Amino acid sequence: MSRYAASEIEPKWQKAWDEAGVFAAKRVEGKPKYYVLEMFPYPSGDLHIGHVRNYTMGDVVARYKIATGHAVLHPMGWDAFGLPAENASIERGIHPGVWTRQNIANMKKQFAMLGLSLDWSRELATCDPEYYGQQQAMFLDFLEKGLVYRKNAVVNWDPVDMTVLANEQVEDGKGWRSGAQVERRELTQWFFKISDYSEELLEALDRLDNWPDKVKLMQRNWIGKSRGLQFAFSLVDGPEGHDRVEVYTTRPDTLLGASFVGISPDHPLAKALEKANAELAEFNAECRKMGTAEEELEKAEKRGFDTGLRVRHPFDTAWELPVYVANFILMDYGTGAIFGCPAHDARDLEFARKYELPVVSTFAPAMGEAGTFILPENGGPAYVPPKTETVRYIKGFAGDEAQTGNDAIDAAIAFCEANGVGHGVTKFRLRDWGLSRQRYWGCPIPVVHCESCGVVPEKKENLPVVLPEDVTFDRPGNALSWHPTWRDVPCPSCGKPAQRETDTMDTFVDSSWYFARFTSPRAETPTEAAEAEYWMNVDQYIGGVEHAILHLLYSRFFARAMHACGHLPASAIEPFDALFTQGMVTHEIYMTRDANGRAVYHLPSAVKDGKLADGTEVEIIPSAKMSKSKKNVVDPVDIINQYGADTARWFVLSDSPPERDVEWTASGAEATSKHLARVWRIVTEIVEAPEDGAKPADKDLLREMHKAIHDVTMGIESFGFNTSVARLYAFTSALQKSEAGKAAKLEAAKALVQLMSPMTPHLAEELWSVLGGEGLVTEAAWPKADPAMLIDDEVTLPIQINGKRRSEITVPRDMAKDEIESLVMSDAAVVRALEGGASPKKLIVVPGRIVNVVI
RNA sequence: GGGGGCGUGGCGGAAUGGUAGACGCAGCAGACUUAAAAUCUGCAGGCCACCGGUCGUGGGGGUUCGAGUCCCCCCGUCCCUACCA
Repeated sequence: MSRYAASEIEPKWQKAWDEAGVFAAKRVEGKPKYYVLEMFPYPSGDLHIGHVRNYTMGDVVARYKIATGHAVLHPMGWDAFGLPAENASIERGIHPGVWTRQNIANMKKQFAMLGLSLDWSRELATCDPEYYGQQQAMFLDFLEKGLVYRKNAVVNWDPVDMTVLANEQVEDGKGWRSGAQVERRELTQWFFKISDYSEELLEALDRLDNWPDKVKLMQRNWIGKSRGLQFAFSLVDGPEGHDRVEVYTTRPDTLLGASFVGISPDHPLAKALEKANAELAEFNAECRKMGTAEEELEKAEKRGFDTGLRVRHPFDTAWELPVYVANFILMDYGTGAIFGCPAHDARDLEFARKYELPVVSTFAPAMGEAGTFILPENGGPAYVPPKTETVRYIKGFAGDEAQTGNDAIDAAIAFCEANGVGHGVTKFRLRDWGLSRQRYWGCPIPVVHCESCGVVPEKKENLPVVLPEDVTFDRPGNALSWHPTWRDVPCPSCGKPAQRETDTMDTFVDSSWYFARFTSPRAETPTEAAEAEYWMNVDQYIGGVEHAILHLLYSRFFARAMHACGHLPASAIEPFDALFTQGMVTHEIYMTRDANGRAVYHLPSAVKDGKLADGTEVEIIPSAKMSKSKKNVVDPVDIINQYGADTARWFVLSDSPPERDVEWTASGAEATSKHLARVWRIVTEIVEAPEDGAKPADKDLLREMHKAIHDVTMGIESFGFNTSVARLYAFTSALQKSEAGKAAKLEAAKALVQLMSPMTPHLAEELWSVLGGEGLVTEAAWPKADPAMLIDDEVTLPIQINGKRRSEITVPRDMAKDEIESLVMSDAAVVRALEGGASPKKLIVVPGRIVNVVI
């Protein structure tokens, strides 16, 4: 008998699949299609164990769907543009394209080791002109449809690196790389008009039944629909050109509790006033400086600057309110101006107390709890009940005295509209999507700037606008801008010398339609109607929850925009039918402290039994995200070399539910490997056993087999891979211990191998051939459970007395209820409990499940 | 501040309102072996007057014949998000 040698069988079967072309997606009329997609990786150079988990899950689904008779599309590509490639250039003098393609080649080798059922003939990289040229074509289509436009926007500008920074690249108001003080600069940038779809993107979430609620909720919050009143305060003696301040509020019912008006430091009125007020100018400048920092904002002091200006209250022109510039008001939400109602907003209350402004309650708790309630004006906290709670209005002006916040808001909007004070509006938090990036390594925006014609779209026949190869990164900023000739082109409209746009697209654009491109990756148009019609939508999309908002929202927008331009059918505007967000793979961190109390991390190989080689106790931090600096990274290549891909695959599926994190442990990997070797041994022993006849134990084994088929199948279909794995362990034990004859054992072994094949395909393929299975197990039809074999002839019913388990009886499965009842009544434990003949209050018999005697 | 997830043996976890702890890890005992490894066979929530009983799914209430599961309150923990008017 041979031994299980993963390193021999894995390459062998990978080659066999390849030669048979079993994973090439083929349109077959009359066959149901299934499109499985895992989020494509950024080609950082190495696969990490998280990728292994992600892609193995997709692979299980894909292989299962192949076995159940589907035409499966399971493609892979590379999210290949982005900043790390440019950073590598700066650090190592290597061209971003060269670096990226090297990484792709390396990762592709690692992918191959995993034995995934991928159709590599459809491989694409977003940095290929073949791909991004089609993206440019779509950009032009979007432009024509008014889905892309240019406007000025404030950006974080790093004056040393001469680049725009994303919010997360600004730390403490300084550029993350250069450390330079970040400036807020206004640039003309391109935007996708995603806000046109705010309502639709929100409303359509309700129909995404197979998306996690968590993700839908995150998107809802991100889109942020709110209903409120927009109206103007008129200014008393405002500066030239300013006679009113427009505000937006979601609580118009508190209008009579207003005590001040606050405007953003970036508000046009603030800007007008600072010209004549040096002190205000300084205040504003200070506010702008702290712009983007994160959590400090929370603790940052709420500061205001009294402009001295006053506005009139819309319902009482004699009532004047002061106007403050306040550091907590954002220019890009609502109108950049608010009215403060300190009684019903914690932040406004803090502000009012600081600047000694009046606090006026407009409502108080309805009844009952009034006893302990302290009005904010008497020193209590701001009273902010849920809008669904009924409260008593003290200074209401519309509707009943006692009503819910929501009703009062409705009434207030109606009242204000009737009295000519503003109008009800719906606002969204969702902003248009700025796509301009001042970087080299991205998809060039295909427009030309002409002195006489302005901004002119490039002609489609001139696409792709290809990135120049001869660039250097020896000076900061966008390498495209420094290129000696690339910018110079004739104007597509008038033919006079003009200049290309040097901005490239946000890499989120690249990943917003790759799923559609996979349906016809080599087409000379972005998609091909027949292919897109057949393969879309993605039936199952799998990826990390970190993409819950931006990537998935942008993709949903893109699918709609592509449909508007004829690149996708109407049925594909929600491109992902089902979404699964998988958890991380974690690993313990081993830490000690140096003389100064600083943390020192140790590689797992340096730790034995919680101690270092020198005997020092190590602090163990469990379930930590893998990170190179914490030295707790597990390299899949090491694992595959040591145990084989099937072990790595089986491990990442076992134990934890797929949506939760799983902790990688050396002992777990060891155990997995042993288990696979055990399966190997059991199966080969069965094959080598001498022929014998049917045996009494055959039926039990086959019954176990059918139950395993049923349970494992259910597990795969419901993304309960961990329970499928557990079930396979149990079935393996049953097979090992079975006293059945050889024929029954062979049948059971074949089923075992088939059920394992989505998870450990190489081992399954090898054992399938050992068992004399026909063709490839990968292409064999998935076994079907016989419903008749799932039911046992006898069932054991637990007997509860007053809800506690006291005894049990074993009865034929279909025994009549009254027969069971009489059996139960004569059960020793029941007789004892009834103490000589009393009859129970109640006797509950749930057929096939349980009996409960209530005394 | 807002939102969400999670909380079950030493550990990872399982359980359509119906025998809590499947399966795996670690552990213990035994078999095989000169020995070890590997393998195989068992045992295994706590406590007790141990053929039985009792307590047990973060804590406290409730609904139910029956609650890990449903409802209310509280505690802990992790993640996301945030001056959103």
